[in-house]
Amino acid sequence: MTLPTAQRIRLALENAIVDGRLTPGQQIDPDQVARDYGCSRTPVREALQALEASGLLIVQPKRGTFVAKLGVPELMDRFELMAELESFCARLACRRADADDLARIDTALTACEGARHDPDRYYAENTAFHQAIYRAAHNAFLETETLRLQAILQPYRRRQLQSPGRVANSLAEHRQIAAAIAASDADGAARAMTDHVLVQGERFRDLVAVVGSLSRPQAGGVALR
Amino acid sequence: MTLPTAQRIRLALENAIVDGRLTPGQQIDPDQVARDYGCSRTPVREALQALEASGLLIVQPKRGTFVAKLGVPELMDRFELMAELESFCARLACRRADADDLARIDTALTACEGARHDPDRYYAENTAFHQAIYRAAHNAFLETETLRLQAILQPYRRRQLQSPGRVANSLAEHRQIAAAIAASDADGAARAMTDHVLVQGERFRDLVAVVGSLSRPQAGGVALR
DNA sequence: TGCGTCGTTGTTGTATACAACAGATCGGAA
DNA sequence: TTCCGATCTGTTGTATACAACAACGACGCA
Repeated sequence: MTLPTAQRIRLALENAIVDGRLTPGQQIDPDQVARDYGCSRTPVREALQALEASGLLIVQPKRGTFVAKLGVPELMDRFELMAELESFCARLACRRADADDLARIDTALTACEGARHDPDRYYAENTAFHQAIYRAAHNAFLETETLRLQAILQPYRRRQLQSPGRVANSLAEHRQIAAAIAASDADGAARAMTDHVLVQGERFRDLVAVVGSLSRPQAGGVALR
Repeated sequence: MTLPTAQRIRLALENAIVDGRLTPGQQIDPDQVARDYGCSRTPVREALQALEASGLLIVQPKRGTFVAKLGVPELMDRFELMAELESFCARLACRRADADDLARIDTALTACEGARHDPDRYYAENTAFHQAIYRAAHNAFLETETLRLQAILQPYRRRQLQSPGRVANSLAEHRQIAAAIAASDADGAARAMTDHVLVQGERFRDLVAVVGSLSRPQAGGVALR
């Protein structure tokens, strides 16, 4: 219990969202959370505000707090930026990755291969592979920001890996990216990573084009235009 | 007021930091802020936490809350990402800017020209010029994130414009960027913007290289990063 | 039947009080 | 003089209570 309650709640909720136990659009009852953790509303409130700031929750004043449910335009914006950030990570990794970084990337790639027949495990190993590249960029701030955006997009990526054949394609792309980084081919790594991420965005758009028309998304990022 | 106290405080402090009325390293006394705004500690606490989440403040547990004072590695990381984000904005603007966007950019450029002899005014107009480009990228999420990072870096940019000749150079770079966007020259705009931002990062490093040796010598990470 | 209005109810925002913790300071002993 | 420890003080974390507000539903009126 060395960690403040508010942060424990924050991490727990964040994990629940990323792991899919809380799904986009789901309402969160602060009082219930407070009961669950045996605390008052105050630390819960702090946790919810922090999660809202990082984009995982949205608070609709006087209506309730919900797991962020992004509409198509909001998701396209985020995938577009994610592709750029990850691509930048890959590019920097080509310049800066040391032996340890390369080893971590290779280990993660192998773990992906081993998990290719188990979607849930592949999902986790895929996440780790990308994070190994963020780290290899040797820019702590970039790493943090990219991790945050990754967390926001995780609930939406999860579905995609269930498309038949997607895992195999993803694996092939991973190999290509890892090879480019190992060869210090900055342009190649950046391009491969951009494609890898944007494919997910495209796939997602296809998905929602079919299913999406049912439920109305809540505005996520808030654009003042 | 129609705005919650907590948000009023947050905005006020954010402006104070960006405008330079609160300087990096300065301590913030929550009780004093509460007195200033005639409220209790609760909304102040919320405001401070939000500002910490956005990177403008840092809270050292049991020691106090301070305006973020970034060291050289932290600043290099942020400038590096800023260059990438702004460059990406410029690139997207080439693809997506409509007549209104171009007009706003042009207006902002003209305002910069008019303010060239007044550093404070130029500082403000320079900010507006960049923001016009973020907006022209037509990616609301990217715009928000870039604005946030811009706010974090503002206190450090301010000093640079005081270097003799920097304003003139900055203006020339602005013209080049605006021209590239108007001509839909994506690569040219991206490159010009990257250089424009990185020059500021370099300039900053020169600055601290002179002054910084007293406070804390910086060893690694500065090389070619 | 449609619309406007009013009350109810849930949610949020704020105030206040208290407890726990860590840093800092001071004093004493080696 | 230096090191160690205890106390003291300031800061943070949490609990609780209350007030204000807006959304929602029900009711009445046209």
